[in-house]
Amino acid sequence: MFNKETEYALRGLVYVRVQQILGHKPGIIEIATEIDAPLFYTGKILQRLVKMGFLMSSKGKGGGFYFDLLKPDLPLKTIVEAIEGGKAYSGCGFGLKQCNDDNPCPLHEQYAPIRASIDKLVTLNTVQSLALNYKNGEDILLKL
Amino acid sequence: MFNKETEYALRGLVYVRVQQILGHKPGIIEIATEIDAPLFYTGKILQRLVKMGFLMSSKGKGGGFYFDLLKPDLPLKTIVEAIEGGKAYSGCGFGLKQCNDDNPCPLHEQYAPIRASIDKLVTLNTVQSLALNYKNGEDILLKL
DNA sequence: ATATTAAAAGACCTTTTGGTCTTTTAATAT
DNA sequence: ATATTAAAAGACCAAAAGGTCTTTTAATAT
Ligand code: FES
Ligand code: FES
Repeated sequence: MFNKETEYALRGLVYVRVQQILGHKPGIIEIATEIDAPLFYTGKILQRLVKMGFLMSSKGKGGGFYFDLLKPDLPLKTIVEAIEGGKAYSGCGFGLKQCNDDNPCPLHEQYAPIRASIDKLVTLNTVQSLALNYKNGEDILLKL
Repeated sequence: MFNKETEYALRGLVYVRVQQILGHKPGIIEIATEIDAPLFYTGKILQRLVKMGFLMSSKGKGGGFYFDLLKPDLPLKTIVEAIEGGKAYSGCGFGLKQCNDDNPCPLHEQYAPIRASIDKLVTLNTVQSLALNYKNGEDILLKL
């Protein structure tokens, strides 16, 4: 569904958010370990997220990653689009240059609703909502 | 949804099937042009499909690509799995090592049904059924 | 001040994906 | 036989994705 970078980003962000709820500010080593992602790559990805303004960080002793709680919830779609580009799930399933109701490819009728529900999923779910699900013990987050 | 190679393969196969219905046996130049795909790459992909037994070809004058009409219909899933590997849409949306109803990631509940409908789509649709749709004028196949 | 801690920056590398092109092989028509 | 046609084979190349590692910068504690 998502590429590796997006996966690590999403897992990392949700992990940080859960820890923040618990009053903890994790660093890259902890995050990478807990979400079962490559250490340095995870670090690089988190830095990018900070530079893009989705996440905050502090250096030095006691440093780590955290969220600005004043900002509004962060929909998955925002992250996915920032990482994979705006047309991540907007294209035609058959690869036609444009997807068009009036000029449908052979898959359009069946694929268009699926694509719409993916869009809904990433629009409605936010890092915060997933973190709450997790914290409530409804979901697991990591490797098995 | 699919990677480029799979897209070209699907478009190419459906195109060949449509032409076969019309009593024509197209070659790579025609196919690549009509499905708006890179010429040599398309050739390579079609050759692979022939070697895998999904498609037939003949060399020399009057040669081209066609289907063995005695074979059963070819589900998209078979092609996708042959090209992208078996776990194309079986994995966890969050990237966990295994997707499990009893140990769900934060996206599982919403993503699992979507994944199931993608599976249904590629299982039920075949090259032949899409070709018929196209031939009946219900769909466009190519570029615009 | 300085030692320690931890993120930021960035160079570098590997694998996969996507793509191009030339040469060879096989079929057909003359 | 041979010229022509068209797929098969395979070498080669470029970009993107995925990943590693070292050096630098900034914060904190002593
Ligand atoms: S035209 Fe192909 S999915 Fe809409
Ligand atoms: S556990 Fe993640 S989709 Fe099922």
